[in-house]
Parts: sequence; structure tokens; C-alpha cells
Amino acid sequence: MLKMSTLLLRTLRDDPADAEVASHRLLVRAGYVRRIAAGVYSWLPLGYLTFRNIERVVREEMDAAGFQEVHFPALLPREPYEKTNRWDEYGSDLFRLQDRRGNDYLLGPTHEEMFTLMVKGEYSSYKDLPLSIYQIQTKFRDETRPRSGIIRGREFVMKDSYSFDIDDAGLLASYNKHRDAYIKTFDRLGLKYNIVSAVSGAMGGSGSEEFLAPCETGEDTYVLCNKCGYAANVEAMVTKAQAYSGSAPAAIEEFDSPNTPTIDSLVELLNGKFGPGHKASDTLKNVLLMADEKPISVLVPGDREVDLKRLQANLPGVQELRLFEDADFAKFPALVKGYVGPQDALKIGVALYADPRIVPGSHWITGANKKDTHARFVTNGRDFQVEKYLEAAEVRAGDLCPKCETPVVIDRAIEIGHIFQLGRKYAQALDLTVLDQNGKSQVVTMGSYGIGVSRAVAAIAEQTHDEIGLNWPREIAPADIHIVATGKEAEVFRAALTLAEDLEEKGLRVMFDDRPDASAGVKFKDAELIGIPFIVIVGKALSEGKVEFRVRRTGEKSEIELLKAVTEITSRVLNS
RNA sequence: CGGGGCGUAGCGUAGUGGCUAGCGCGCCUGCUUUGGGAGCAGGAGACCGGAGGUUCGAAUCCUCUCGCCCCGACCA
Repeated sequence: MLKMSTLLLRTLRDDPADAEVASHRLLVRAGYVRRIAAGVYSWLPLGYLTFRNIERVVREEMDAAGFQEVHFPALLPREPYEKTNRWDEYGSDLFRLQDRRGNDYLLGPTHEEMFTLMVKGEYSSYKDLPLSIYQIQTKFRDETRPRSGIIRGREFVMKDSYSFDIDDAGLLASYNKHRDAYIKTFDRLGLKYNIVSAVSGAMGGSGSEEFLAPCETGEDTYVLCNKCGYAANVEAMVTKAQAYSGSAPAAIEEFDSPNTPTIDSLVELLNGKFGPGHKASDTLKNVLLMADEKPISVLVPGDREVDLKRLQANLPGVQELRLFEDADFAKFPALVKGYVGPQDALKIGVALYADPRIVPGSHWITGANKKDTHARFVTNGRDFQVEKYLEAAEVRAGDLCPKCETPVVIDRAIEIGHIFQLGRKYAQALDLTVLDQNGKSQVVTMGSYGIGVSRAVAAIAEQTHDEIGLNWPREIAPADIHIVATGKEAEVFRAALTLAEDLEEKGLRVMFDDRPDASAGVKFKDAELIGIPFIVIVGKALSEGKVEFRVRRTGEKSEIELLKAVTEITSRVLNS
């Protein structure tokens, strides 16, 4: 039984000055966590109980799926990370340190290497596969900007699993098993979430999905189709382009367009010159970029920006992508800043990519590669040749769902899980092979799967809190029931204690506010702030042989006969 | 890493060169109070983030530095 008279807990009346998002504010105010450094937090008793409840749910679901729990150190030697090149690739996000002999170590940001090596050390036959193993571990990433309390910390707890299979079919099966286990886990945690297709990105591999918990303060943006349920990370959103249906355009025609370096100024000129009705979306924007120091031109409709993140996700193999700078323009005098068109891309030696909206046969108003000159009727396929169509333009609310063509909405969310068909990258680098049926050596194929355990505390808080405090689902809450004794009479405290003990005997986890000096108001406020799902008040009504029962979530209040209280409360709580 | 903001007691804050740094919450003692963050009285708690400088005098002005928060870039 948690007794508030002795619990290490001090609730705060005011919001902490350094907390902005609700979960952070309330977790601090309700005495669950305290900040130690940027992105580094301590758990007080209530917080740690909550954290462990989440951890327990995750562990139970992983075990139920047949995955085996192992545990690695957080302190790791450099060598394995050297072999996969991540010692360098991870950059300054990696916490590095040296031992007294000057040897390099790191604090694990994720553990693909170690898991791969563990399997390599034990297994060498296809008969040993498939295998899925996991750990619940503290991870360290020296984020440039930790934020939102425990949503993005530099030290955090993650459940990470890895699957090992002999072939792609096996990987897919392991992947789906994890997917199912994740669904069960997040359902049990009481989280609302969407499963969203993501881009595999630098990790390689064929498929990846994110579990996103919608929430205003989330830092991930994704698109959602409310009609068919299609959901995708913004980077993975596929454009639904309408084929060109107009008549064959007239011949290309150049015209003077002084002082029109921007799309807006160009549209204004067009409306003056060729009559009203021209829109930014009739123009073609040529965005010049350096992809690993090779020039590329990306075509998007004039009313859209290039989304660099999205473009990079769709340019596999490109490490560094940046916009043209003046120095780059200097190297390509044929590219006239503000008047670039795709007509001469080939001649100039710039790779020409286009957003799918630049459909074949469509014609555009764009730069003429001459100062103060634009051209119209510039036609895709006739006047320029697109090398490759790429998802490049920003995604907007109202864009069409690629599945059912309904306008999509854009929403924000916290990433609470990510499942990943990794493939053979790590097995290859660390030489994890097994013999197949034919005695032939095969590189193992892997999946990796993560759940942010500490982040889930914040995600649940974000989704469940209200204006007066936290509001946990029962399984996650630090206790099932919060008993408040009001007043000063010994009789009240005695009855409340007896009730608390009886409920505990029935298997309920009980928090008892037995503080002798706190006023009733203080106790009510604290109970609401702390967010245990049921509150029982022993006080005023005791003289009539009654206690009050409150449901935190709904605010619903009822009176219960003291004599029936134990059975009544037990059944209400357990059936909630 | 770019931009913005902020560091004064456990928490929230006032204090634009002049006495012993003020207030609220919380904490301690006593009395009263006790169903919606009680009242009165008394008390403890701060080298004003740190270093250097300007000045007769610095929380306050200057320089450097450290830390924290927010937006963006970044982030299997």
C-alpha cells in the first residue's frame, strides 16, 4: 500500500517554468519525474511505478509472442560499431568515452551489432532459425535538441527486438509476428495509434512501419485518409497524379519577364501580359540542389515547395543533400538564378528529376535560362526529358489519398514504435551466416523492432490527461484506487485504513492519502493531479455509513454503503 | 548547428547602479480550522548560474563562460 504520509512525493501547485508540453508539465507537477540535465530525467516513486507497469505490459506481450529476453550492457566497445561503420556514421549523436587505457567505448544508441554478434556466437545452422530476441534497455543518444520532457530524451528506455531468418519469407513472417505483438501491446497500454508506412531510408531494407500516437505535441507529421484508413509518414506519402488530358500545347514561346525572380511576381506579370486566370500552379519551379556534390534539378509545380526530407528519403544512396548556393551558381553560368528552366538541363549537365505531378505531356510556364526571360508551353517530353520521377514536393492537407483519392488530413503524432525489415546489412557486415539445407553458407536476414518504453509514459500522459491532471488507464496507473481520508477524526482514518487493507487483500493496488494535516481540498486536488483511475473518499458520509466513489475519467460520483464497499468497489474496479 | 528567450531559496516569481534581496507556494513551531489548494503568530532556507571587469558601491552595466527552454535543421 502506498501511504501518502510517507511517500516520497511533493506535488507542485505551479507549472514548472521549463516545461511546455502537457505530459512534461503534469509529470513534474504530480511528482513523477524530475529533470537532471537536458533530456535526462529521474523517476520518483509514482513515476517509476508507472514506468514499470508499461515495461511489464511490453515484456508480457513480447514473451507471449515467443520472443526471448536477453540483456546487453549499455557500455560497449568501439570495434563492432567500427565494422558496421556506425562509429563514424552515427556522428556526434553517439556518446563516446575512453577507458583509462585510452580505448574507445560508446554508450549504446541501439544494439543491432550486439544482437547480431550474440547470434553469430551461438548459432550456425538454418535449423536454429527463426529466432526473435529482445531486451529492455537504457539507450543513449546525444541529440542536438532534446525536447518535450521525456518524449525525446538523451537517455531513454527502449525495448528493442531483432529477428533472424534464413530467407525473405521468414523475415516477413517474423515481421508480421512483431507487428501483431505491437498491436496487442499498444492496445493494452490504452494508446490510440495509427500504423503508418515509413521510408526505410539509410537503414536499407524493404519495409518499415511506424506506430504513431496522434497528439498535438508530437513531432512526427503524417497523412491520414479518413475514408480508407491509408496512413503514411509524410516522407512515404505517394502522390496521386492525374494524367494530362488537355490538347497538345502550342510551340514553346519565350517572353520578357523583367524583375520576376519569385513565383508570385511571375504570376502577377502573367496575368497582366496574357490575361487573368494564371495561377502559381501553372508555373514550374526548378529547384537546384547538390546531391553529394552532383548538381540536380528537381521540378515541382510553382505553388509547392520541395520537401528536402521527403526528397532525400526518395533518393537512396545520397548522403548529403543541400540547396544550390551562390558558389554553385557560379560554377554553372548557364543556370540563371530566378530564370531556370528544364529545357537545357541535359546540355548543362544537370540531372533532371520531377515530382510526379509534372506528368508527361503537360506544359508549363518556366524560366528560359536567360536573364529576365521566361517561356510558356514548355512541354514535358517535347521540350525537356525527365530522367526520373521522385516524390519531392511538400505534402499538403487535401492532397489525394493514393488508394481511394479522398483528400487526406495531416496530423501530428508521437512515434511509439517502429518495425523494420532490416535485411542483411548487419549480418553481412558482421559476417553472420548459417548453413542451409544444402550445406551452403547463407547470410542471415534480420528485422529490428523498437518500442519507446519511457516515451510511452509521456505518450499515454499526452493522450489521457485533462485540464486538472493526469488520468491513467488502470493497468498503467501507479495504483488501482486512491483512498482519501478527510477530516481529523480518528474514526475516519481507521475506517479508511481498514477499507484500504481489505481492498488490497482483494488484489487491488491501493494508494491511501493518510496525511493527517492536509485539508480535504488539497487531497482532492492531489488525487486528481496524480490521476489514479478511481478515488474513494472516506469522510463526511461516514456518519451515515457511506463512502464516496469517484471515477477520475468521467468525474462520475456515487455513494456506497460502507458495509458493501469492499465487494462493490472491487467489482467496479476490476470490471472497468 | 542557425534563430529566439531565460537563469534570483525546493517550486513560481518581484527587483534598470544605493541600506540587511522582496513576495506567494512548499517546509518547521504553536494555536485555531478541516468536503475543494485554510487563518493568525513566529521561524529556517539565496555566496542572485560561474569567472573576470567597470564603479565609492553591481542581482542590476560590460566581457567571457556554463546551463536550461522554445522554433528550425538534425534524429534505425
